[in-house]
Amino acid sequence: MARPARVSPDRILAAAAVEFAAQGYAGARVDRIARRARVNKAMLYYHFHSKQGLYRALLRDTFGRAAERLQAIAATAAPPADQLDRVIAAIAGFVGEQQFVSAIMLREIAENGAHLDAATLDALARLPRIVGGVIQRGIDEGAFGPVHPLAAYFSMLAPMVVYFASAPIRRRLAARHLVNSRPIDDDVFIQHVQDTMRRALARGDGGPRAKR
Amino acid sequence: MARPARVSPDRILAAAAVEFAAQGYAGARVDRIARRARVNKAMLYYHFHSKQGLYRALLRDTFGRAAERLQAIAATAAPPADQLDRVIAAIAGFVGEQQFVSAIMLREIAENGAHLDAATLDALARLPRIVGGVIQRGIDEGAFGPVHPLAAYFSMLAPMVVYFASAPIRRRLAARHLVNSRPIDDDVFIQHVQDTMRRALARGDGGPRAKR
DNA sequence: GTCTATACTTCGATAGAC
DNA sequence: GTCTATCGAAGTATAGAC
Repeated sequence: MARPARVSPDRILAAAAVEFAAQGYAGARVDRIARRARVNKAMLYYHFHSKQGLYRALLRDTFGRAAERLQAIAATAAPPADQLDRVIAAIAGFVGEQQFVSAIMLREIAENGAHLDAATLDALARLPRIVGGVIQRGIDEGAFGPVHPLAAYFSMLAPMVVYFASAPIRRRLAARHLVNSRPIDDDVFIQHVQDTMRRALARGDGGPRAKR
Repeated sequence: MARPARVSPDRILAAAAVEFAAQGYAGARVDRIARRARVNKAMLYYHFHSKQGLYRALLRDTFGRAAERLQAIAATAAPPADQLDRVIAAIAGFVGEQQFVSAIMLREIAENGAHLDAATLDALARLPRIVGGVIQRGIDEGAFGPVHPLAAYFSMLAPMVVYFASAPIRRRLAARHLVNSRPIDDDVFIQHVQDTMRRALARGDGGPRAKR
C-alpha cells in the first residue's frame, strides 16, 4: 500500500483536498497548497502542470475510489435491501472519514462541473449508475416498490453529503445557540437514512397520499 | 410590492444572485455583476460598499424571504403531516423557481458560512428551527414517530436542494449518455420527497431493521 | 447619483540555476 | 527533482469630475 516513490505528489494531493474543500476552486491558493504540503510551488507545477490539472487529478482519484467501493458492494449476491444498507454505510464511511469529499461534491454540483474534464465527469457519473442499478434490480425482483431510481439515489446521497458537509456550520450555530434541537450523533443519522430508505423503497402505499 | 425607488440596487442584487450562484463568492467578479446589472461598477460600490457587503445583503434577503414563507405555513392550524407536505412544496417552489438559491446554499454549507455575519447566519438558522418545530409538534401530538427533527429536516431539504442545483450537470451527463436511467420530472420528484417523508415520519417500525 | 481612470494587491505560472 | 526570483494578468476598490 505504501508508495514511497510518490511522497510529494501524494502530499500535494492531500493538501489540495483540504484547500479546495475549504476554499473552492476559485478561492483555493496554490501557494497555500504548496506550503501545507511542505513542497516548493514550482514542484507542484512540475508534478501537476496547473491548478486545474491538480484539481482534476484530485477529483478523478477521489470519485474513482468511491465508485470502486460501491461497485464491490453492488457485485455481491446479497438481497437488494441489504445491499442498499451497505451502500449507505459505505457512502457515509467514505464521506465521513474524509471530510473534504462532501464539501467538494457540493461545490462541484453548484458550479455544474465547470472545472471537470470528460474523464473526471465519467468517474463522477459512475456513482448514480451503480446505486441506480442496485435499486432497479430490487424493483425488478419485486423487493422494492416502483420508485424512480435516480430520485431514490438523491434521497439517500444528498442528506448524508449535506449532513457531513454541514458539521462545521452546525457546530457554529450550536455555539451561538441559534438552533434549539439537541445535537445529532453520526451513527444515529446514518441509521435514520437507512430506515428512511427502507420505508421509502418498501412496497405498498405507505399511508395517506400526500397533498399539494 | 413595487419598489420603484430602488431599481438599480434591485438590479444589482438580481445580477449578483446569478453571478454568485454560478461562480461562488471567490469566483464571482464584481465587474461581471455590474455589467449584467447594466450599472457602473462605482455605482455598485456606492450602494453596497464592498463585494462582501453585496453578498451578505443578497443572502439576508434570500433566506429571510424563505423563512417568512415557512413561518406562514408553520403558523397554521393544519395537521403536522399536511403542514410538512406544504413545507416541502414551499421549499421546492422557492428553490425551483429561483435556481440560484440552491447553488448558493450548497456553496455556503461547503465553506462553513465563512462570508456570513451574525445577522445572515441567524436568517439561515431560522429554516431548521421552523421545520424542526413542525416535526417536533407532530411527534408531541402522536402523529409522527420518534425521529430526530434535525435528521428529518436534512432528509427533506437536502434532496431537493441537491436535485435542483444539479439540474445543469444532470443535463450535461444525459447529453453525454453517462447516465442510463430515464430523466425525472420535477413534480414527480417533489411527490417522491413528500411520500418518502410521510413514510419516514409514520409511526410503527416500518419493516425489517436495517443492518450495518 | 453617475461616470472615467487608475492605484494597489494578489495570484497563477515560469525562467533558469543547481 | 528542487529552489529563488519574478513576470504579467486579473481583480477589488477608490479618487475625483460632473
